[in-house]
Amino acid sequence: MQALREYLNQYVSSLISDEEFEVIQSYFVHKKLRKKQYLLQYGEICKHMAFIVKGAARKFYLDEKGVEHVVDLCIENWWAGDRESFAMSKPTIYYIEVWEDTEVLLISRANVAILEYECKPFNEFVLKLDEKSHIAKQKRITSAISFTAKERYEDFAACYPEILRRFPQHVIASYLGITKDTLSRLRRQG
Amino acid sequence: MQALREYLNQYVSSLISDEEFEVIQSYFVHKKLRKKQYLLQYGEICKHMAFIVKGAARKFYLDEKGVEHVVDLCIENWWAGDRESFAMSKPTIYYIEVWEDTEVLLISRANVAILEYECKPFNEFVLKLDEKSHIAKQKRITSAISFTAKERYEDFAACYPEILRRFPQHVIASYLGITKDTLSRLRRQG
DNA sequence: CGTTTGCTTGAATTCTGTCAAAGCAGGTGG
DNA sequence: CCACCTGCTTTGACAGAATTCAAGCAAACG
Repeated sequence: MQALREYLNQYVSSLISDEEFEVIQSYFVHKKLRKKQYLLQYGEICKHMAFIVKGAARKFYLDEKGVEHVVDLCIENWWAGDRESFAMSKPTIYYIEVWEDTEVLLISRANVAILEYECKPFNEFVLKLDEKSHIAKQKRITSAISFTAKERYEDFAACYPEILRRFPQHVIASYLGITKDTLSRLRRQG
Repeated sequence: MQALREYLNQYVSSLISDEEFEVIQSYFVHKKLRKKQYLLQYGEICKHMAFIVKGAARKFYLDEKGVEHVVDLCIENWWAGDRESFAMSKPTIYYIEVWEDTEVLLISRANVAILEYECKPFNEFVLKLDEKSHIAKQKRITSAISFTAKERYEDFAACYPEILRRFPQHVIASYLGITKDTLSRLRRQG
């Protein structure tokens, strides 16, 4: 839980007090998963958002041909979950698979709503996090539509070396929207 | 302003009262722009987010070669602005050009912060809007990395026929990350 | 060990971009 | 009313980029 506290403190304008954190903490549930376990599977409703304390996970979906498309890669201090399913209580199309032994803190939709409403620092945190994630997503869109495959890879490698290190190349390739073969060739060329 | 009120009411759990809307309204400034005017230009700091009451705008940037890349297309009941520049008071890399005669409601960062803090319905609105825009951005990323050009176009045409109708093809093509030539050919075929 | 998992590579194919040219409106000024 | 822009779309020929499929190799794992 200490990891969560430090993480939240990075987003708020004044540090979270002991009392406030006591409340916040009480709404989370700790869970451990072993490599290759699923946090979420196609057809389920995403009941919790998962804050990753330790470990790594990938979010992907299967297209009509059964091909995997990685849409998100998460490591420590990121959130995993399907926000659409979570917000609207509708079945997800994604799988979220833990890629290493992982520890997460789970929070339900109802509890998020309570904290947003009753805990100013948490409310502030959510607003700031949304802002940050909005900006990150915009960058990824820009990269996807206006960069070549090579530029996308180099940009990604520069921004997220840690993620690059912890996932195999074919997963990174899928995340970048290219095939493993193409990525292998790009790396060879330089 | 009535448009804004109706729009906000779509996002909140209980309708906004006259008193509340009076307060909210007072933080916005109305502005008219003529076709081809700029709401934001490269190097400026994005001082306001613009709610589009009437009209249409496109957001784009110029790459090193001077090629335009359209990153967003906005019509009525959408927000235009560069959130990164807005949030961090840093110079934008984007241009936002009004594509028709347009009316907007502007709100500054300071005023957003005040309303988020002091007006519950507005706070709730921002949370919900962020959620929705997060989901929309995720879809666009998924489309960009795992669809073919043709699929991207068809998906876009199905989801946003109104936007398709109001912008020329070469703008749509850039938004989809393909050239106008390719888009023209895709349309012919399918 | 044998099996799995991941990475590389080649050849053929398909898709997309580039560049240049031509055509087609709609709007403007003479 | 006409001639002329200007902005937009279409098309062809070619070059380049990425995918597909298959094969082979290396490292990791039980």
